[in-house]
Formats: sequence, C-alpha cells, structure tokens
Amino acid sequence: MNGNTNDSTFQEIREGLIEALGRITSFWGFSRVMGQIYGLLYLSPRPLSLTEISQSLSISKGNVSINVRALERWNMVKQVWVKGDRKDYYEAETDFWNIIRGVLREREKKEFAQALNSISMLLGKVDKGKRAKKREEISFIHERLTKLLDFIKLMDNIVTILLKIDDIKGGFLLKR
Amino acid sequence: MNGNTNDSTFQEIREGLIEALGRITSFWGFSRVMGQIYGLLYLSPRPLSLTEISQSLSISKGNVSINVRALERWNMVKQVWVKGDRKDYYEAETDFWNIIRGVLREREKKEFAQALNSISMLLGKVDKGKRAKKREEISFIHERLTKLLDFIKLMDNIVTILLKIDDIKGGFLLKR
DNA sequence: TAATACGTTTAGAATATTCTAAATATTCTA
DNA sequence: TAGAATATTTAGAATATTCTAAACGTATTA
Repeated sequence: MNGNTNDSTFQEIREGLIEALGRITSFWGFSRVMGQIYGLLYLSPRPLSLTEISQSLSISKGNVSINVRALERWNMVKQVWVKGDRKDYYEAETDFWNIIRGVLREREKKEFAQALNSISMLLGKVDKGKRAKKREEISFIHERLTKLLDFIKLMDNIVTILLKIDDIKGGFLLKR
Repeated sequence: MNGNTNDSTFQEIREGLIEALGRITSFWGFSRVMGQIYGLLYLSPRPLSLTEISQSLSISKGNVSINVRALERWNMVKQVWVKGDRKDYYEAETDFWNIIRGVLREREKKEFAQALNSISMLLGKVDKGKRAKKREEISFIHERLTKLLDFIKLMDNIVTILLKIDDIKGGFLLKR
C-alpha cells in the first residue's frame, strides 16, 4: 500500500461489504447470496448485468438469476434499462425504509395473519365444549390461548399502524 | 364428537398449537423443534420432564435436550423444581415481552453491533486514501457506506432505547 | 430463416442442517 | 462406594438446502 486509495483498496472494500451483507441477510433469514449480490450492486456506480454479477461473485448465472429475482421481490434491487444493450441490468434500491416496508408488508404481515388464524381456530375448538367435565383444564387452555392470541393481535396492529403511517405520510416517522 | 370438550379435543388443540408454533419459530429463524416444545409446554398445566417431552413429540431425548437448552437461552422456557423428583422439569415462560426483550438483547443487538463494526471499518479504509486519482469513485463509495452506516446506527439506537425503557420502567410501554 | 445472445429452468451434485441412537458423564440414593 | 436414574455429548444417518452445469426457450440480429 502506498497511502492512495487505489483499485485494490476498492476491491477490498467491496469484498468487505459483500461479506458483511452476506452475513446479515443470512442472519435475517434470507439467502446469503442475496446479501452478496446486494452488496456488490450497492457499491457499484453503474448497474450491473447478470453475467457481471455472476463473474464478480464466482457464482453460476442460474444462481444469480434466482437470487436477483428474489431481491426484486423484496424490493431490494431494481431492474434498469441500459440503452443500446439488450442485457438486463440491475441496481440496488438505496431507500432502506422502503425495503423494510416491503418486507413488513409481504413477510411479517402474512405470517402474523396466519398465526392469528391458527390460534383463533384453536380457541374456537375450546369454546365448543362448554359442558365438559374437566373445567379447570378448559379454562387453563382457554386463558393461555387467549393470551397468545391477544399478543399476536397486538403485534399485528403495531405493524399495521407502522405501514399505515408510512403509506399516508410518505414515511415522516421512518425516513430521514 | 359429542359436543363435549373431551381429551381427544384437547389433544387436537395441543397438536394444533405445536404445529403452529413450530412454523412460527422456524419462520423467525429458530429451530422448528423449539417452537414445538414451547407449544407443548405452553398448554401444559404442569411442568414436563425431558422424557415426557421426548415421548409427546416423538423426538429423541438428545434432540429435546439440545432444544430445551436453546429455549432456556432465549428465555422462553424455565426449569422448575418438582419436589421429590430428581428429573428436571420445564415450563413455558408466558411473558412474551420478556421473551422479546431477551431476543433483542442477545440476538439483534449483537448483530447490529457487528454490522456497525464491519461497515465502520470499511469506511475507515476509504478515508485513508485522500490523494487517490478516482475522486468520484471515492466519494460515491464514501456516500453509500455512510448512508448504510447511519441506517444501522439508527436501528441500533431504536433497539437500545426500547431496551432502556423496558429496563427502567419495567415495561410500561410494552407490557399489557 | 439461421445464427447468436441472453435469461430461466432443471436434474442432480455438493453442502449444511437436523436428528437419532448409543456412549459418556453426572447426580442421586441406598 | 456401587448402582441406578437421569442428562448431555457425539458420530454418523437422514433430510433439506443450495449450487452448478447443461439444457432449454425466447428474443434479436444478420
């Protein structure tokens, strides 16, 4: 090193971010490759093609294809048009709150709804049997399920409110 | 079915919750078995031993052992003493906010710290090379990394504040 | 239309994870 | 201390996931 920020330093930084984001996405339940691709795009001054991504990360084109599609689904990557080139190009979405919003909407929201459904159904089953012998056991189970259901409802409401605020105000609470 | 809530209905409900919680924990990045064990304990009026859990869920004792330990680490299950019995018994922690608090503290918090570290380090590398030729590229990378770092800091702060509030007030914001 | 350049899908290989059964360690009781 | 009851660890089997290379399909150019 000579004190200048040269190409190899850039390379080092890129690889560092790729690794870091790979770890993070993996931690949050996405695929590691998604984070790596996102990291690469995030530090690229211009959109990259599928082939370039594949080569930069030493990952097969098929794999890149699948993961880029996933990233698009999660609002983390946008496809862009490059004039005079018929390849598809991709760039990183840099509005993180927008990404979170998308994830909350598609993933957490759905999961809460499903949980809510399951537990409600189970509670329904308890309530059907009023004349049972085992009073205590019924009331115990009823109480526990109700408590759980209330909690899930509350979480679901919080998420809903967050999304509403964000929709209406364009993110006054969350954006910077 | 005869309209009464009988044992087989209880069984059905238990299995329903076990399945639902298994799905949820799996979704949130924990093992499925953890959710199942938690579900079983959550609807059990008395603490259960390792062997009972193993039999109820048709899972090897070894597996139960590992996952119960994980549940304890996450504050989701407590070991309890049953007089006159030298087996270990376990029961579900029913304060969900307490559980969340623990998870935030041990998992998210740590992960944010690590991310913060990585990105700061990368930014440091950029700043070292002031006299480089590629001015634009430097400022581009600098800007992007700063933006990312700020975001992570903000998230980290939010979590920190949540935990502080909860510590001081005993959870006035979160508890019900 | 033929040849080319690309993206997607797929079958199976590589890898990682989870699980069990058995071995080992620990704790308790007599 | 010996023996019994329990919990934990571990080696390897079972399973699930991820990845690649090649096949395929589609659009574009010559």
